[in-house]
Amino acid sequence: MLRISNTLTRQKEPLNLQKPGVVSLYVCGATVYDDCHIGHARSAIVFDIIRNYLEYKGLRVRYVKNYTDVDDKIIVRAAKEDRSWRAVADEFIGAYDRDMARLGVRRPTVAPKATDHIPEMIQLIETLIKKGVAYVVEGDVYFEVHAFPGYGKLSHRNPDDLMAGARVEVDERKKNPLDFALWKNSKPGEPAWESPWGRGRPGWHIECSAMSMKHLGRTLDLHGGGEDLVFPHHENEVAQSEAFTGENFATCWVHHSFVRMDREKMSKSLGNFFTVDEIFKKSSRFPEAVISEVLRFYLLSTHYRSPIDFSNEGLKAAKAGLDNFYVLFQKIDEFSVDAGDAAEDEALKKYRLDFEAAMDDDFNTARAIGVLQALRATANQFLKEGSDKKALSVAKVLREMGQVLGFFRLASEAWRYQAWESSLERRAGMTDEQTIQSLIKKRQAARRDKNWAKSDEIRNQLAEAGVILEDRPDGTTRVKR
RNA sequence: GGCGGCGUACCCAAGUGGCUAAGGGAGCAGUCUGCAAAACUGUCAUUCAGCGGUUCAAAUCCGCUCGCCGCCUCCA
Repeated sequence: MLRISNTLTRQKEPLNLQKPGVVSLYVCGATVYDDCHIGHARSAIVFDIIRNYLEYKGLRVRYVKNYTDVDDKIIVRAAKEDRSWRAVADEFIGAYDRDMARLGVRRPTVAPKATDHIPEMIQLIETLIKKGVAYVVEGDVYFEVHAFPGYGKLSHRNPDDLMAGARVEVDERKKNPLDFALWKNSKPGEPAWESPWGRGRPGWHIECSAMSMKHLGRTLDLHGGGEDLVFPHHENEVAQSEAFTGENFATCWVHHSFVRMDREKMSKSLGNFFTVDEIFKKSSRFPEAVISEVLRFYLLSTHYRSPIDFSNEGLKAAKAGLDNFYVLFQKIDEFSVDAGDAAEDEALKKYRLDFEAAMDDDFNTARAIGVLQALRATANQFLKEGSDKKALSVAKVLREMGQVLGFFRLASEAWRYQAWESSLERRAGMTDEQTIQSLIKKRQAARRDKNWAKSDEIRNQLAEAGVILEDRPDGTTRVKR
């Protein structure tokens, strides 16, 4: 049975659905003011496989992930570049969609924009004021933390302890330093909408409550995001949503850990980040689909709740690990045995159960990858014995389970075996296919004449140009680059 | 100061009370090869940061110590 770590209870719990067979999943999306980095990629990939696995289990998933397209950072960037905040937001929504597509992340069921939900937010805020948990000050509206008794239950904090902290901003107009903005009075030039409290714009937290409730209802089965969102963002969502509905906002909260660089959290403010676009550019010798799978394999080889250190070494290891699978697929494709009967034998069933047990245990992708490796070894064993049919049926299951994690989407011949590190080097010339082919022909002739010196010379020459040759038992030469 | 997490081989990483501590990368050896490459096979932690304790039994539970990280401010 599937069990998921719930931040709210700090325990692994079975999925508890509002409606049997249907999962509502809300994930806080990106603020669109810049290109997304590897950390955003991890988030997207984690929830992508969670969704895939829930579907693999036969559940229907309604997955909503928003764009925060009104925010201080967008306004700041727009001002700096002397263009409209809308133009900035639209540009980076486009960039985000492009990167997600390259990463092989499926589109959410609904991808709402905050700015399309202003009326819903205003309605929410009006009700909160009526209920006495929010108050108006000079065109701003604040949520009164002490008016909601459950405040702190998600992040397991005591509001009074937080008050003792020195880093809470002081704003004399607030009743309490922890009170947070639901609505902000807009300054000239800032995005602004008419409201009962004057022209203004929404605070950050209210948008997620408005969008999730509109698209998924008053109680979510799963709500996710990065662990840095637990406080204050998600805590505030709980407060305002539950104060509004009087019902539980989300049954289960799923938070993933960070990507780090040199043992520190990768973040915009520290400047220690790689954007997704950069990774694709740096590795551009590979087809995008290859880069995408390597990155995904790397990120999923660590459990989602543990931090992961981003490194070129890690990517290299991921590429090598994935190569092994594609080699198997290629061999299987070359043997071209017919599919045969689809019945899974006992051994295969056991692997499937192992895979499901791993994924059922709080989406343990690292363990699941281990099961895939075991399947690969089994298929190779069958090939060695000459049981091509058996190998094929194992590979079929392997592909199916791998695809839950988003692996093995390429045709085997489309995979590139070239070492990952070489992708970061610049190589001169010899991209001319004709030159390469004629050199290969010359070398084959030399080999027939047993002129090994000449053969090796050509091989070295091609190697320097990034063309790796493999002589195969049947006399042909395979080219890898 | 408050809350939480982590420390498993050369590197990455599963495992949270009981079969020989998964798996991958790197290394090494064998098979194969003209030599290579690739692949396959084998090998690689009597031990889980350290010290104490609980238990018939601990990497796993408890205590202390050391080291690292995150949140408490926008952040995936």
